[in-house]
Amino acid sequence: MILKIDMTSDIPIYQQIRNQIVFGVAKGNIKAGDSLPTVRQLANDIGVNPMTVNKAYALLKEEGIILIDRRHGAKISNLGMKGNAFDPDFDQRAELLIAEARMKGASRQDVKMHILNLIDSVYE
Amino acid sequence: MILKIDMTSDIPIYQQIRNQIVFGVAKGNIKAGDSLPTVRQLANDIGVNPMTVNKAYALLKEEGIILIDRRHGAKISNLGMKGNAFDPDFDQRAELLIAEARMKGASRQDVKMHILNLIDSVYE
DNA sequence: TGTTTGTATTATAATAAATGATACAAAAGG
DNA sequence: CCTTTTGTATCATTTATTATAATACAAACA
Repeated sequence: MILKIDMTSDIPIYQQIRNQIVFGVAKGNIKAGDSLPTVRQLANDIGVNPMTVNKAYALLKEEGIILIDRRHGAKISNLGMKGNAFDPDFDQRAELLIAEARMKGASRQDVKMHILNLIDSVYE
Repeated sequence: MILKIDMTSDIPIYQQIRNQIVFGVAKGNIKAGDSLPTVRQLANDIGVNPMTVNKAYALLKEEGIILIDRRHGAKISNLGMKGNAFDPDFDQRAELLIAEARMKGASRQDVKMHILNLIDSVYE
């Protein structure tokens, strides 16, 4: 499994791991029933401590995206992710993105077109 | 100026201040030429240390949203925010939002409608 | 000069992130 | 049963970030 981890990013490593797995599953690149690499393996691949990967996996487990057993490691659940899609957190993050785009000069139409394309690319 | 700061949030206080000012300007609630409260004043209003507010203002200054002079404090610039609206950061954040919504069961159409409404509400 | 503003500086404390090392428990397979 | 492999727990340490307090300085006016 290829995860791109930016060691210089503001985003903590464990969050990056989590985010990329969420994205990979949503996009269909990783499917329900697929196994994820073991904690030790992924840690080795990325070059981080196993506990860092473990933190990502624990998050994913808590969110419902993965199921874990001790012998076989983590695999993708077919139940999706817990929670409401459109909660206040979603709205706040989306609104901030939109606001920043507007402040950087994007028109309403630009933002709409751009985001609709992103939605289509995630759902394709 | 009323800013809502959630002291329990994961998001650092200075980021919340910054975010709300960006949003307020993008939404038109705060206009180019408007003055922001002084660092000391806003810190007092919110109940945080002035250096925390100063960090937010320094960010906003760096981003181009505010202009600062030592006598009169911060005011909103009319130049908007530096940077490209649709940079890789925008796309990554948007894609993650979309991916999470999908994982929580939202259909493509649901996501489109919801976000288009948010865009309209920001731009109104 | 006095006042007000942002900014700089120093130091401290708390929290978060990341790590290393080790050990334990669970679950299978031989 | 023993061995292996897996996640998990635990402890300790280090580093980075956030937030603070206090103080002082510089800038820009009235």
